[in-house]
Amino acid sequence: MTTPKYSIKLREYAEAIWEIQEEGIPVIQARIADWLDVSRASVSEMVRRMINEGLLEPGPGIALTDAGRHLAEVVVRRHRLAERFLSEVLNLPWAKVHAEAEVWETMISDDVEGAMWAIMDNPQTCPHGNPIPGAGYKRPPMKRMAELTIGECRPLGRISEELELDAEMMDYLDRSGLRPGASVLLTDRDPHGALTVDVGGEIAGVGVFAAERVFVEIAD
Amino acid sequence: MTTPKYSIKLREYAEAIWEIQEEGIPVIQARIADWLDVSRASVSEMVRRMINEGLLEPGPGIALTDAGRHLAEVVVRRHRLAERFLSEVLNLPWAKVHAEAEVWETMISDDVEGAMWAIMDNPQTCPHGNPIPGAGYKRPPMKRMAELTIGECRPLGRISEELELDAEMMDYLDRSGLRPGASVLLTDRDPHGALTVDVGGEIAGVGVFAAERVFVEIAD
DNA sequence: AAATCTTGTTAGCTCACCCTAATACAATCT
DNA sequence: AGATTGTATTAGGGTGAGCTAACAAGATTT
Repeated sequence: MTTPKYSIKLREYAEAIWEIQEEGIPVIQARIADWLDVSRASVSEMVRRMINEGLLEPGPGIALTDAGRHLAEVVVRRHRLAERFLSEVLNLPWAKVHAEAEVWETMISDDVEGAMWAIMDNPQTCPHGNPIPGAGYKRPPMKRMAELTIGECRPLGRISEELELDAEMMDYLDRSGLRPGASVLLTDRDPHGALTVDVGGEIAGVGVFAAERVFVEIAD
Repeated sequence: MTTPKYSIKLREYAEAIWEIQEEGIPVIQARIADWLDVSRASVSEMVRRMINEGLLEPGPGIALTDAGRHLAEVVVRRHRLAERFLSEVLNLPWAKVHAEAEVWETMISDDVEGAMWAIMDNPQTCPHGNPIPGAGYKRPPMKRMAELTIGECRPLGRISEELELDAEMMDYLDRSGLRPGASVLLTDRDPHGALTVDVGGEIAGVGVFAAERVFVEIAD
């Protein structure tokens, strides 16, 4: 009974569906295929399997069952907790922890998760600002950095999981000081939507793709 | 290039072969099957695959190539380093770290291994006394606890990987104080080979199977 | 010498996951 | 209305890893 109830792949699909929902992207098979970088045929088959296993509601449309949501939240929680751990305890660079945590999230046992909680100081979010499910954290209202108006200044809130996949971009954000908590002032926007921002005196350019996946806090 | 060069299973087979050799057990397919708890047919096929991959010398008999030995040592090193880490940093119980490390050994990247070395104080052995390959530690001469003579007293040196698999036995050893460094005095031996030992004043019985897989240091 | 292990191989199967190609259906654009 | 695009499914394969069953060859015991 040491073997976990669901395979690594089932867990990863559940996580993906949960995160797609969290990002407000429509939860359809095609988006899951994009998110996981697999073919649509594979997603179709896995969706059938997940319904079989009671992780997804049967019928048209994709919706996690209670069991599915619970499973997904375990995986997401361990992912974000692992990111904190890798960053704070093992001192790994901010831009690298996401890739490591992709592996850790499925390998962490109940005991190890408990041990991590015990040695960290009640972490609420991952190092990129995304809430750790179950930590009782309420995300403040945010909007996309792309939606800033010129002259507007807001604290950086979070970076989407989708952008975290791009290690080079993460490294660029890190070097530019674009981490959660940083004060971001929009100074200009080019005709195609690329931004020029001032981060504590340092100037950085941010393309459209990234600007739509970095969020700033807004007053309620 | 994020995908490791060899599959998890190939790595585990390489590790098993290395450890069987370390324990002085004859390295034949049947022993590998016992060690990994798989069928002999599976071992036969995997051996063929390992020769193909250049991890085993071709021809009769089983011998790791330089590449195979290097791979095995990476896995064993990460296993034992992870055991230290789980025990010292995450404060997991001594009896549980082996099972966790079985998983960790395959998920630790170069970066994470480096980070673990950086925050620990130059560990030489795993918490069960087995040397960490590459740490430059020379194992002192040892013999099986089963080979003690009555009245002989020796420091406990190490516990074999084979015994570590048995979590209940490990818990028993832990509760009895039978950890590396403990002073073990053989007080009696029953006709079938079971031992009665005195561990710092506490008396404990140890069966034959365990007594042959726990080692004590001997004067050179 | 015969019978009994032990060891290794082969054939044939299963399972989970992935793929491409072909097809079907709906929505949207021209 | 017809063409294009987006979405889901099916059929048919592939890979890596496991299994049982049957069998051949050595080694050991009786």
